[in-house]
Amino acid sequence: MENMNIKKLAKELNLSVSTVSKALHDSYEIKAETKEKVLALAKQLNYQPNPFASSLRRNSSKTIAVVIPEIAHNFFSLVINGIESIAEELKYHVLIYITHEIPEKEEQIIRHLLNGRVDGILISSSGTSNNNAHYHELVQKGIPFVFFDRANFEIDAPRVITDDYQAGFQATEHLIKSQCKHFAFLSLSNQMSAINHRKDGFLAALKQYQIQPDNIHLIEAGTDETLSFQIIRDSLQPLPESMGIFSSVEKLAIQTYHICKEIDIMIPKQLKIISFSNLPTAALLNPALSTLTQPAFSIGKEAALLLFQSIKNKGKIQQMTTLPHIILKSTLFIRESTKF
Amino acid sequence: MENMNIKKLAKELNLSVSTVSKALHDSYEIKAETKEKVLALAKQLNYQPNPFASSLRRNSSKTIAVVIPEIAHNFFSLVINGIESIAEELKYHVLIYITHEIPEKEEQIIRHLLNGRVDGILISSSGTSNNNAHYHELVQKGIPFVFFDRANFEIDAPRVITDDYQAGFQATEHLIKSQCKHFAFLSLSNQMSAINHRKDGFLAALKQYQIQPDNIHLIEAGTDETLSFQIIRDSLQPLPESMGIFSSVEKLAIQTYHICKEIDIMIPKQLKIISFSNLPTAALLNPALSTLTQPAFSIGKEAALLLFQSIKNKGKIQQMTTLPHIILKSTLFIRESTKF
DNA sequence: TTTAATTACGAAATCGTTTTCGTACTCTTC
DNA sequence: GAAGAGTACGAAAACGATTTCGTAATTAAA
Repeated sequence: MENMNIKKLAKELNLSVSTVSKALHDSYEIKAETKEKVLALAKQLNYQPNPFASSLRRNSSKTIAVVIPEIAHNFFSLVINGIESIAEELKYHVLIYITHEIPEKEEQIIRHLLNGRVDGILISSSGTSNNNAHYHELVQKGIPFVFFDRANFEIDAPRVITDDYQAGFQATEHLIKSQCKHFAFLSLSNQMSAINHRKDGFLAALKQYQIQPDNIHLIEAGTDETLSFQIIRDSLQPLPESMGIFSSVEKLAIQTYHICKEIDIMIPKQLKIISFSNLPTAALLNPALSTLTQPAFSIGKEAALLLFQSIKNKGKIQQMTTLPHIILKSTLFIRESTKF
Repeated sequence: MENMNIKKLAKELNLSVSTVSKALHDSYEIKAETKEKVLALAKQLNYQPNPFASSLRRNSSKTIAVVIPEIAHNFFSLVINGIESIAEELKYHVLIYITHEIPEKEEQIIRHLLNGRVDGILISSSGTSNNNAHYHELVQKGIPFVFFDRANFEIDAPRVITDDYQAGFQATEHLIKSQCKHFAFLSLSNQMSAINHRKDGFLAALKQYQIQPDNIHLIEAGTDETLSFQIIRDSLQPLPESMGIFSSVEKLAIQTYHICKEIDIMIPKQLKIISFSNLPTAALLNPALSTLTQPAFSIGKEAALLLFQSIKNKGKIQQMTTLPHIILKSTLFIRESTKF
């Protein structure tokens, strides 16, 4: 009596295994009375079907994977919250994989997931655009996947992103109107879709307002923390006059705050800064940080909904009722850090 | 040729399925030459064993579950980072379940996991101490689990926690020495082990310094955000003289900051506050927040290590080489928010 | 030389479901 | 009352691995 299974349950009921299975799945072949008996005893004996036997037979795992660069990040953990809200409702399980921003790690994870462990994958890519092979293998194997935030535009997969170009433009315009003279764009790398769109918006705004190229600084800080600290610090010494920084990710803005504190740069007097961020403490910082805030929870929700639709259609995007590309709006919060 | 499986692989090799399986598992029964051939073709044809068939037969899933109250929390996401670092190394998969601080939700999740989907569980409990039935069922089914941070001390399971009592005492002593007259303890509920230990430390310090009971305030803010805002706001109006707040969790400290900003309470002049927190921006807040910081990443790591040990021993705690109760130290960071 | 042990493999059972058939039995219908 | 339809179930074949036996062929020991 160690573990209950359908065979023991059937024996107990004097029914065949197949009848019990059908009863548990509410099949029309089984009469109501029998169903009730089966359900009752199943509940009483605490029967739970073995998920692996079931997955093996049905060839579906009721599981999705979420592949993200980092988890200790307000944005990503909020996204996961959104994903979980949908998965929970549909009784799906959520596996988490972290790439630590290493493209090879992402490849390895995705390749592993080709074995059918999951019914679908949500990806915020850490990949460089020159290696798409693993995505193609997903397509070929017919495993549905959806990009969110950091998409790979060369792959024909659904995606949920934000209006990065417009937001970047808007933030930069705000810096310009706050009378900045020099403008810096802080990024992790030049290989990430979302960040590049933000940069494009940044550059477009500067162009429209005829800012001299000499006054435009593109700073690639990278993903290594100590290194990026050094890179940002160096770029602020000496400090260009009326510097306005647009940080493409929250982490770099926080680093910049720490550096300014360390080398006594006054925000917003000497340096203004605005950042993409989901910090719950943005308004409480010294000074309060102006932000572009992405609807992280909604991104997770929408991405999950797209994925589940795609799973239902066995990955055939064509049959999806929703448009497979969703663009959500970020919100600009103007606070002290960009005050003129 | 849709999907590779061991049968096709065997046919291709002119070997039996069992020989191929053994070769892939490096069995001593198979000679080196054959192994090489098998491995080579397996790699070439991109063979990946079906995880469900394997799990079904071996009765092990290579998967663990992490059950947490919230994920959009610096503490919990850092813990997950720690867990993932170990799981990744051991090639285990990590399922995430969020209880949203609802005990019934936790019960439901744990009960579901009795079906064998995972080899072990890491739990930060949202449960109330009066309902342990689901933990007992885990024990009975022989499913290893480890508590972290919020443990249930009535259950004989390994746990990784922090020195909450001492930290609570230390933080309170610091408030006392900062010349506070009134002392408030901010908590979510009175049902969580970690929080209660912090409260015990708080009360012990106040007792030792002979603070009058009238000057001691225990504020249970609860987990509902709008409600807790209201409760905290109410408790600060009117504001007791020289108020010192010890917040047992980060979220409530942030709420307090917002409220102080809203109703013009000056920190630290009118109100001092210290909080358990893993905020990366604690030092950047206005004013910088004094914190007790838990080694969240290490907590995750240690808890995962305990769990994997327990899994190896089939859940028999007795055979564990490490002590099953690990207590890590929090670190006190004194900043402006408690300045005299 | 005979027996025993070792090596290297294969047949088949097994894990616990789901699903496809097949089939008694009852009920219509003409 | 014969044929057809519908009802309610069971036997057995999957799903794709792992593992237990069994056994030829070779080698070693007596």
